[in-house]
Amino acid sequence: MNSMRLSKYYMPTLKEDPTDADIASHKLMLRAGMIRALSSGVYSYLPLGYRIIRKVENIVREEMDKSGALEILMPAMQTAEIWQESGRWEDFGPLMIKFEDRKKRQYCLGPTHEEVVADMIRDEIRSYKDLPYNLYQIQTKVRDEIRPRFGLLRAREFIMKDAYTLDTDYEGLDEQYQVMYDTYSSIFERCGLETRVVRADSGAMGGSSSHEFMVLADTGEDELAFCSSCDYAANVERAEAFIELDESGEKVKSDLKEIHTPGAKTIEDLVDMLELPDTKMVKSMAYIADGEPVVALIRGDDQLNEVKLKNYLGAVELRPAHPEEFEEIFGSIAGFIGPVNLSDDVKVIADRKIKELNGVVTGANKKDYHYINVDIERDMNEIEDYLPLRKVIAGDKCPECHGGLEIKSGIEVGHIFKLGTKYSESMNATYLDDNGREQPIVMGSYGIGITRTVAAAIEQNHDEKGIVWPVPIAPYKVIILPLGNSDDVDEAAENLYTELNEAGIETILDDRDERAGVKFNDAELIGIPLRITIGSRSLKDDKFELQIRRTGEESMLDKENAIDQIEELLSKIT
RNA sequence: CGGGCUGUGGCGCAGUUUGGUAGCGCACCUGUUUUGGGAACAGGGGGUCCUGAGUUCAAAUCUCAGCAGCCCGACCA
Repeated sequence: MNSMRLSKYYMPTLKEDPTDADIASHKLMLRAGMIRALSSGVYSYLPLGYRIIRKVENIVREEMDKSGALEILMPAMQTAEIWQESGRWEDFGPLMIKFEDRKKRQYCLGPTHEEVVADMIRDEIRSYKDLPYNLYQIQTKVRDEIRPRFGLLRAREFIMKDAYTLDTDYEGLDEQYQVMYDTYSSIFERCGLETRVVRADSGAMGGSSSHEFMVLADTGEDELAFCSSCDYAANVERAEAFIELDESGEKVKSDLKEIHTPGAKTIEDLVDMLELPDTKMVKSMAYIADGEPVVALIRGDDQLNEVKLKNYLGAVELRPAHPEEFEEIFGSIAGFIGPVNLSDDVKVIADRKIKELNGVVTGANKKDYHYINVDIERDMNEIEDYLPLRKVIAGDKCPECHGGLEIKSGIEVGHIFKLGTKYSESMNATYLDDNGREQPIVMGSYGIGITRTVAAAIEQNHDEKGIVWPVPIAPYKVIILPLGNSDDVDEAAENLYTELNEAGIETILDDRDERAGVKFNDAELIGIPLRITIGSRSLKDDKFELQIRRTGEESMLDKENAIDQIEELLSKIT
């Protein structure tokens, strides 16, 4: 039965905010009795929470099925061998929870399933006639996140829908990719969420093209660049601004000069000390990329986009150098590193904008000294390449229409990738084409964070009183609050409850022996779209009181045709 | 992994400075009265004070080590 009595439901609500939580969705899910933590980033889903998760799952399932995808369920426990085969046992390394069985064979808990899919199909798919396919599952994923946080927004264990397309060629992949793009749009729209699609970096998944589906919210961990004039939209990790370079630059006439800059370790310090603008300074950022030292140069007023640096280097791991490494590896010192007379072992890469600069300030690679009048060609170490390495900021020009870019934050709820043949080649998942030649299967992979979507929905739909569920994913559509202690009220509530159930409207009956205030507050906290209050006050006129959670709008319902009125309202509100 | 904060009944906290054997609010149990926005009164149950070692006649409190949680930075649905 799609309904319930609160007196028998397990919904431990909290009056006060838990101290561990500090964003809306985390606090409210704990307070509404939806989730409880077992460990950092590991949660139990209580009846109310799980019901909402299932609402989202079902929408996802329906739309995936409609798209022609086939639901499967793969092992959560995966062997080390398939990961070694694809080469990701090291790449994904620390992100995986690894363990061994009694025979000392190594396993991990699946953080994703490209390897398993490839393994599963490679012995079965032999011919181009067997393709294409789209296989998906809804399953718990485990990732040993560096820093789990924000409740279900970044958990170590979470529910994900992941799909994998298999095609003979890139045209097929493009087609299935587009189908998934459209399917994802419908899914989030059906969930009642406002999402934006952005171009994305494909990160550890590899592959060529990818898009992310983002719920716009201030608490989002991703920064997104949107053009205000055209439809350009990209994750800042991947966004690139249009830059007009002025390369006419004259040579620097003055000699390179070392100056004393005691304690000036940051660009800000230098601006104050030298009274020069930060645009005349070059920031040198020291990194270790898979063990190799790299220095990235960007203009003093810019921020480095580490993802771009990492991608250019093709590095698996990129991290800032530790202070002691500055001396040992770079032949420099933290806070005063610069591309002049730097150790030749260090690779130097610069942002495009560096090219047009001259007569700049850089670190002198010794404590409390900088160089001024630095000429890029004359004085600096060899620069391996000039690339767009700077982070895009609000006000930059759109790369497509040169309009203005704005930056917003968002929560990534879906991500689609064109993987290509990365996994099929490494794992030997091939088919025979119509010439009898062996070809790698062309793959795509498509994820939706189910539990994250639930959290994102709350981030987007709450007020000071609690959650405001969009109707399609609301755990129940109506909550009935009988107030006072009269048999008439109880009977009317019971009758309405039965009628609503018969009409197929998911309804909660708050039959707890609680005071009015408790019932009102819990109803608001758990965010049920329609609240029907039954009390002797209005019942004597054969009326029920109705309130819409989202707007707070109140009205009276006639006892006689209450069901019709409720059905009509539910079809209208969001 | 680096930096910061915090661990005291289920939840939120005080007590730690100055060591003396644990307290408040909520929740919970019993009873009475209440009953339209988180009731009142009376009685009651529940705590390895994160763990371990140390100092001391005596440790929630002091020392050391460890663990866990949260927040700020690199990963991702």
